[in-house]
Amino acid sequence: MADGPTINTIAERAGVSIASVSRVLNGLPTRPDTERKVMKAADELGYVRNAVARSLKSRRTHQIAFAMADIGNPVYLAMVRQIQPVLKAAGYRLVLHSTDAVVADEIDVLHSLGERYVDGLIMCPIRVTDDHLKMIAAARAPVVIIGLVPDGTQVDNVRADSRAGVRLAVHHLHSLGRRRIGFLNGPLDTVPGAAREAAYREALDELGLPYEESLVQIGDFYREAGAGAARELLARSPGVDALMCANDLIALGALDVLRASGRRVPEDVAVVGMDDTDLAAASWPTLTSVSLGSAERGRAAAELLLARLEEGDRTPSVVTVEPRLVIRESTGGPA
Amino acid sequence: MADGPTINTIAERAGVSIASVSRVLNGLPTRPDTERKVMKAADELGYVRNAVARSLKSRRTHQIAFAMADIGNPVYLAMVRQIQPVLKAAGYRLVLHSTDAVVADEIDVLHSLGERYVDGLIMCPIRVTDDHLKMIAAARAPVVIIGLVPDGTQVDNVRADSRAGVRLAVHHLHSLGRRRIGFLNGPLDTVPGAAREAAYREALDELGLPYEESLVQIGDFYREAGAGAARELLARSPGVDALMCANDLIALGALDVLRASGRRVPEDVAVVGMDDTDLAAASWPTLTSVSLGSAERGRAAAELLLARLEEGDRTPSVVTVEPRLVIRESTGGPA
DNA sequence: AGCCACACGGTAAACGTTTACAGCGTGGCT
DNA sequence: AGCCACGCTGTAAACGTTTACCGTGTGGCT
Repeated sequence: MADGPTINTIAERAGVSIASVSRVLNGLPTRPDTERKVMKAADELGYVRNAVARSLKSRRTHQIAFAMADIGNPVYLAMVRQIQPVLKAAGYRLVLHSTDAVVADEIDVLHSLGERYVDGLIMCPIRVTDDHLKMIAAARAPVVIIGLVPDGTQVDNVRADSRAGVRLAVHHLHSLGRRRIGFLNGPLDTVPGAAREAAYREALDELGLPYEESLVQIGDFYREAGAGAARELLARSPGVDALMCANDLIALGALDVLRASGRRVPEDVAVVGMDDTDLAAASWPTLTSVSLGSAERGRAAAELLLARLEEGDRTPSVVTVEPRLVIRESTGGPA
Repeated sequence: MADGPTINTIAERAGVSIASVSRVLNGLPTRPDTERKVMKAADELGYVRNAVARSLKSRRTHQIAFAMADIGNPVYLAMVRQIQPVLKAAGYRLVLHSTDAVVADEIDVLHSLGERYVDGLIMCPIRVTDDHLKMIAAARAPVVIIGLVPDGTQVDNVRADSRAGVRLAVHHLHSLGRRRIGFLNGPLDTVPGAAREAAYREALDELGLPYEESLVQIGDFYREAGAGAARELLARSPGVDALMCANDLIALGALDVLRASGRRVPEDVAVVGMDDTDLAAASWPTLTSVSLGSAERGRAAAELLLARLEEGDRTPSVVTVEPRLVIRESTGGPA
């Protein structure tokens, strides 16, 4: 692990100046024999360009950061899986930040852009505070936000349409003849929770179905919480014939409870989840789920950022990814 | 996004030299009023230290790379989830590389260590070739390998004990009274496939059970392949009363087929998977699975690398993580 | 043969830090 | 009062590149 060769070592060995070495390595026009001497020396020494020195001079690190709450969350995982190859193809490395949904950590990441260790940032803020907006406006490198930002914010932005997603699911259940469509949601003080609640009401409205409090149960976005919520809802409204769940984990919890209560899925109760994680395909019965296009959002964000790096003065774009309903056994789809 | 302030800007504004600025920022002894002037100027300018310049001088990037085949694989995901916080706590950033199980890409990553954009590397090679070993020996930064390396290789190494894992599972099935224990494996020319095959034979031997070819079926490490293998095995040996599966996906495929064939799990056939991914807890029935300690391996690798960075001349260590059997419904565990 | 144009190569500065070294001023000592 | 020691500060070099600028040598032209 001794000090590696530098451009100087090569210059010395090849009997040329460091400028020539640099030019050869960068493919600038050189006399053939100079090129040969340099390449020979470089090969013999096993030379590799120092990325740090390069970055210092060129002001490009060829690194991009992705910041999300927790890579264990399948939604973020799906994003990373798309972001990575896009960046790699464009010659960028991926630096991963987990913020554990701590706002201060997110602010930290934004602040650290000033260190210039990355050329840009893709961020999924858990919720967007004024601090976020201030830091984003002042950021020393391009930023793409995945998630809702206040209208008019000057930043490249990719968003899902969870409203349309819930609508898709509720209409699907309605088309199956279900009329007592329960709703298992997460906390209303989260961005997705609030949006999904509103969308559920809206969808019922469109279909001419009444909103009944007894059909709605709020828990949290986890499996246990979903099971608990399902139990309560079933106790209160045993006649429910469909369950719209605010994410797949809630839906899995609901499936557990339905099974335990002796109800058949989908014959007695049809179930729809949300996010279309790989758990949806793995459960039994397999779970119909609304895909909010995490993969597409990841890809779009990466492409937006690359475009911005190419051409810094484009006006910020907003990309909205359409939801998609993936029909599986839990609403009568194929096995 | 104009050029940010540098140490020079601060020096000018504070009326001191850049050396003093640097000293203040690094907490070296300074006269109180110098410190005050510098801090004031730095605050007013919103100064942030340039990480690249710092790295160039200090020869430390405070970045560590993690290279694996595919972060979509729950095993690698579990590792990343442990590695990330350990590195973060130690002040390192995580650079992620997906090699898609392409050997050339792995070699590339090893080669790129010469660029010195990271201080070290944690790698999960899909299989270890001579090229790997050569590059590792010559690597310009510390490397930790997760997975089997030839004995005597001079490199920090973390390994699972899949042999012991299979043994654990087979003994568990035996203790439940099962005597016709089938084995659904992946390809034998992969490192895990070969190891698990050997371990299965060994375990049967210990228990005095005969090795029967008709009870073994080789497919691949995916759900569909697992289903296919299970179908063949059931057709050939309908009397099988337990299935040892070489990973969780194979086991899920087997569960599908068992259900379709009208067999009850675990009453008629008990099933054990391997890797203890979150799919095991999500399936129905929930799946007993052998954890090979991916999380622990990730953590151990990160700690090994940090130790090596502290003290470069330790002799390389080998850490072996013990497997653990997680008993769930598919072998009669609690719901 | 003499001149010019041109292509290539070398010198040196720059990117933004850290740090060795030397210089300077203050305070305490004799 | 003079000297020394010490503590802080400034100058400059270094980390490993890229690149602007200038000099040199070659070839072709008249």
